[in-house]
Amino acid sequence: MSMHDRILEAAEARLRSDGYGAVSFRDLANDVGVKSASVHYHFPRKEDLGVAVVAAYTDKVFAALDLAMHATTPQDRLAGYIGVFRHALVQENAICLCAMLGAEARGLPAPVADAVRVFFQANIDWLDEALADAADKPKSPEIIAALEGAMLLANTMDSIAMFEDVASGLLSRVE
Amino acid sequence: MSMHDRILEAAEARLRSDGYGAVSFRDLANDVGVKSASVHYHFPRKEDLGVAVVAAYTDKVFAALDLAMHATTPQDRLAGYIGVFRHALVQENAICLCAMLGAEARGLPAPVADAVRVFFQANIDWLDEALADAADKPKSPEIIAALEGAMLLANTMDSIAMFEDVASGLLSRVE
DNA sequence: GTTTGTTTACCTATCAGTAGGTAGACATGC
DNA sequence: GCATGTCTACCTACTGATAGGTAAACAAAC
Repeated sequence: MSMHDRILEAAEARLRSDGYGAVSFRDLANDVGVKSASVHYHFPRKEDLGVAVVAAYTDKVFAALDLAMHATTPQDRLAGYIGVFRHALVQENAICLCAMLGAEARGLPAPVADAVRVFFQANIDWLDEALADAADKPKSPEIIAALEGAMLLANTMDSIAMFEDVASGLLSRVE
Repeated sequence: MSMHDRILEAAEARLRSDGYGAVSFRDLANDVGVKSASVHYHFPRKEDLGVAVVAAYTDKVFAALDLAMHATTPQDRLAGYIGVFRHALVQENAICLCAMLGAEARGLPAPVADAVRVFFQANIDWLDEALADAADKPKSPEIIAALEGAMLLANTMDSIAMFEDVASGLLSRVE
């Protein structure tokens, strides 16, 4: 993998666990084995790095969601959607990047905050389409809020069960 | 108000908008009109301040919830619970302190993270009691996750409507 | 195929600014 | 006189960012 991509990967991990303000160029440089000036070579300013990480994260999530959109029933598509978040929480052992950055939204450089809003709006659009032909269903922001909150709560309380409570509650409300 | 309490109040506001890592003794000192050394006099280390803010916030929230517990129906009690969060979001124009700190949980000093967990567990216990005699209802972690996520989403997207979508979705599921 | 110029990807060194934190002087009030 | 609260002055560590240099890769010209 290129140094550029290795930095992106290390930055995503640190952003998701520590938040924007707590990530430093030096820590990232240590993570990938270069000096901090070299990180600046690839991402001149911190906000350049922030925007790039959110964009790459958005691409990664929607690549997974594109597969989930092919399921035949609305409930299966919602199950696929939930699965993407569950994977982020359980396999990657961290909350959603945009939950972390959303919390910090007011203190983020504008281009980074904008990228986070793009992520959430794309999620709303995806859910609107995926559940278009479901009879009775929660609104898309309800679903996103429930899952982002569930990740946050499960992470804080160290309890995957709390995430699963939310997941099954959502699934029971569709179709 | 005492300087001690003025610092607590300023710290709560800054913690809720910027997060633990982004709050500095200098900023707080400026907020209340003293020097940073004087803030250290009242709260020797940053984690002392963090714990004190979370404890004061927890007291404040549960003082409001104690009133809501007196409502006669489970649905009214849930409406009261939601009202406390709505007030925090709309009147105080910030997300819940413990949503912010929960996101950062992994990077917090242990005593601060513990105080956040105490807050959430107390919320679970309150809801369990308030909705004990409701026939069909979401689990307590579902309700908390939905509301914390709703604050986060509404804050990021600058849309109170998204919070209200979640609030009415929750209310429709009780009794 | 060797010289020449350019680019890529790093480095060391340093900057001004800010972080949390401390020591000790000074004022106020009991 | 002593406790309380605030101050000035300072420390070390770290922040994002920049300047300037270098080794290797690559391309073009001859």
